[in-house]
Amino acid sequence: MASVLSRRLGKRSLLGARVLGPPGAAPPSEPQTELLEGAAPQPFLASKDTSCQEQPKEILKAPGTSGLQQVAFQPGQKVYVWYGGQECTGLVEQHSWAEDKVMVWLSDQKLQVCCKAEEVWLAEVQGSVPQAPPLEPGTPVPAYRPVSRNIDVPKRKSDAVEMDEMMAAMVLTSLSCSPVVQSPPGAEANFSAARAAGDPWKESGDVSDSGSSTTSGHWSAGSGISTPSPPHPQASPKYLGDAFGSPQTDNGFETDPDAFLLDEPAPRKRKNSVKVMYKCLWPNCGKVLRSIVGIKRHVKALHLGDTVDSDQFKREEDFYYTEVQMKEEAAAAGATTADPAPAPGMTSPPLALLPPPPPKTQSSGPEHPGLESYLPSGALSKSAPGSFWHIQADHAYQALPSFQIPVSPHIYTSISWAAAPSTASSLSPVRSRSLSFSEPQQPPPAVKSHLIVTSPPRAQSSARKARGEAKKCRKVYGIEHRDQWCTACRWKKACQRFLD
DNA sequence: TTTGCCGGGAT
DNA sequence: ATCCCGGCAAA
Repeated sequence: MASVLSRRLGKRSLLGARVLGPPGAAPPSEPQTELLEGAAPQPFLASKDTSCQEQPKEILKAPGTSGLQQVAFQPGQKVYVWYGGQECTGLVEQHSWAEDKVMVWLSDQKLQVCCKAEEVWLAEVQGSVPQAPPLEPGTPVPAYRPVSRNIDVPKRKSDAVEMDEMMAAMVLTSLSCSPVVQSPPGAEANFSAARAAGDPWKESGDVSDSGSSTTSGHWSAGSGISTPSPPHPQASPKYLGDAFGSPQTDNGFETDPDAFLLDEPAPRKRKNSVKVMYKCLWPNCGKVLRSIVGIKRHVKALHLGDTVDSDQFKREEDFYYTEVQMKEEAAAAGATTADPAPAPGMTSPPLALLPPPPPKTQSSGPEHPGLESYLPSGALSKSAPGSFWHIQADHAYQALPSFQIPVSPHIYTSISWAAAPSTASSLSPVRSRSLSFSEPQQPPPAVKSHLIVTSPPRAQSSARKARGEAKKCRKVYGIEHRDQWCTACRWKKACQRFLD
């Protein structure tokens, strides 16, 4: 995962910009028009011909106007070459202007290659280079740089720096995105590594709403009853990228881009009734298409422009769309509608599908005919027949589970309803009451059996009082305001203010 | 990991 | 009696 992540970040390299750039400072969010301007800077760059080497080149590279990116390589110059699917360092042996080819000696591979000039870039940033590495804090992002594909990223930096960026990227990503990152099977190790790096989210499997560290922190830190705020949606890779340095990832985390792509469809669990759509994440676009190909084409054509060459930006379009799952009907409509939702825009598809937990028992049926009928007696209803919603009603004070889990492109979330405190059916008297209240609507047998199984054995509670479900002073006031706790709570005894 | 709170120690 | 906290178990 780490590799995937890094790759993505590196590729897009928006992350830094998000961090560094002033919120309003357009580049990443600039609309398409900018795209066209992407070519504009060229004169500026071209004029630097020999002196400005790699930086400008990077910029120019994107537009695919390879003709303009003439750079003079001198023998002995240390350069990077895109070779064999990865960057290699080498020394310039010869630069053939006629063919625009460069002979490079790859010290690593111990071989000499001849490649096109645009596939070669200088290793060191020259002092004369007009543009400092964009990642320098405080360095304003050149205004003309409209989109990520034009990010002029310092091709290479010291490894240390890169690692820092990596870490920053990972942290930011983890902080800003969704619970689940799609990871190819077998990437678990990497994934957990990412988690170790401060990753607050949980895996899809056990998203049991048991607040992540961030969430709980929020709870306790806040003024009591605050709802965990979802990560800022805009922190999605699209925006993140700009800040983060190299479009090309480091050697250390080299991954096969294809693998990423190919794995994509595999692990997704989708209801067959659900249609997978692909939504363009380009600012102010939101176009939704049915096919991945289509969306890619869309992004590429409309937003990225047609980059002829450059592996660099190959597949960058991947990061400008996200997979969205829609009900068939909705899909039909959605296919043409741009979803304006700003924050929810990033809402996790699977979640979006779930019907909001009916706040009132009675209304549930009629109010969401479509949805209800849509969610058959699937895992959800089987696993937590009635307890599911009754709990909602029961604990009105509890914030409804937030279903807006922002995701970034290619990051998916799945939440199992069963994970919700369905087990809460470990009823206290109160709970029983509420249950009976709601029971008429429920398939009695299911509910009953469920309850019966869990509740009676409370005999064990003699040993230890069943854990109360009510909010406790700690939760309500937070640790900061411990002085407001009831004495019992303060003494770590059973709370007496919020009895169960 | 966090939270609730029992058991038990200190004052 | 009051206060505190180690540590267990549930979540």
